[in-house]
Amino acid sequence: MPELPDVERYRKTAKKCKISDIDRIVVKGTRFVKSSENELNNKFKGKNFKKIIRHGKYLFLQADKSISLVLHFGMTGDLHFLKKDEEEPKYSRCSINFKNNYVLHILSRRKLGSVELTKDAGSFIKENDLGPDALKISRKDFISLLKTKKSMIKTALTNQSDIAGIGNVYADEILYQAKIHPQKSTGQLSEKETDAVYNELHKVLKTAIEANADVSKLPETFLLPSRSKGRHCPGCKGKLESTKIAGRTTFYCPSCQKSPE
DNA sequence: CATAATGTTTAAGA
DNA sequence: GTCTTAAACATTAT
Repeated sequence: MPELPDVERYRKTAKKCKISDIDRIVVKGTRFVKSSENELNNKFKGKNFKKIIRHGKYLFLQADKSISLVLHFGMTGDLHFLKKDEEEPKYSRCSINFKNNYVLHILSRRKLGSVELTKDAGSFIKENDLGPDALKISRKDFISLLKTKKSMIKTALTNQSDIAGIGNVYADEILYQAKIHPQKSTGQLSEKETDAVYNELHKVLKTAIEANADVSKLPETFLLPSRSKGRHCPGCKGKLESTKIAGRTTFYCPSCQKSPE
C-alpha cells in the first residue's frame, strides 16, 4: 500500500538498520533492482546507511556523501527488517544483510517499483522532477499551484511533479474528507474549498501516519476501508459511487461530495 | 477463470 | 506546452 503514509512507516523500519555495517546485498529480482549485485556490493559493502530520507513515495538510504540507494515500492511493495534466521518473506526481491545479523528485505509482489543507485536525495528529486513533499508544501504554494492547473482536482493531487506522496486511495480520502467531488476541476474550486483540500491533505496524511498506515486502525470516519468492504459512506451510510479518473478507480459519496456543475 | 490491484512511463491525440 | 486516455510493465488475490 505504498503511498506517503506507508513509505513513512518504511522509513521508521529502515532507521533500525543505521547502526550496523552492510555485510552483503543479495539481488533476487532483476529488472526490479536496477543495478547488478556486484556493483551494489562494491559500492556498499562495509559501509552503513547514515541517513534515511523519505520524499513523497521514495525512500533514500544514504551511505556516503554521493552514494545512496533509492527505493520505490510500486503498488505492492513492502519493507521488512528481520533477523537473519527468520524465514525470508515471500516476494523479497532484494535483501541487505548487516553485520549484526539483521536483514532488510525489500519486497515487491508485482515487481513494479525499483531499487536503484543515486547520488543523493536532492539530485534525484531534481532529475526526476518531483514536487515538494505533500507534508511540506505551504498553503500559499498549494493555492498558487492549483491556480496554474487545468485538470480535475484528483488528478492534480496525484501528480508527483506537483506534489509528491499522494496516490490513488489517499487522494480519494482527502477529497472525501474535504467534501469535494473528485471530478471538479481546480478552476471550479472556491477559495474555501481550496483551503479545505489543503487542511484535509494534512489531516488525512497525519492521521494515517499515526495509524502506521494500517487500514484497520484508521478512524471510523475514513472512507478508505469502505473501498474493500461495504462500499457505503461512513457519514450518511449511502452507497458509494465509483468512476475512473486518470485510469484509476475513484470512490466518492454522491451525496456528501457535491457534484461539479 | 476473469478481473482488478495503493504506480509510473510512454505514446498518441486533442 | 497542457491535459487526457490507453497501454505496458509483472504477478497475484479475490
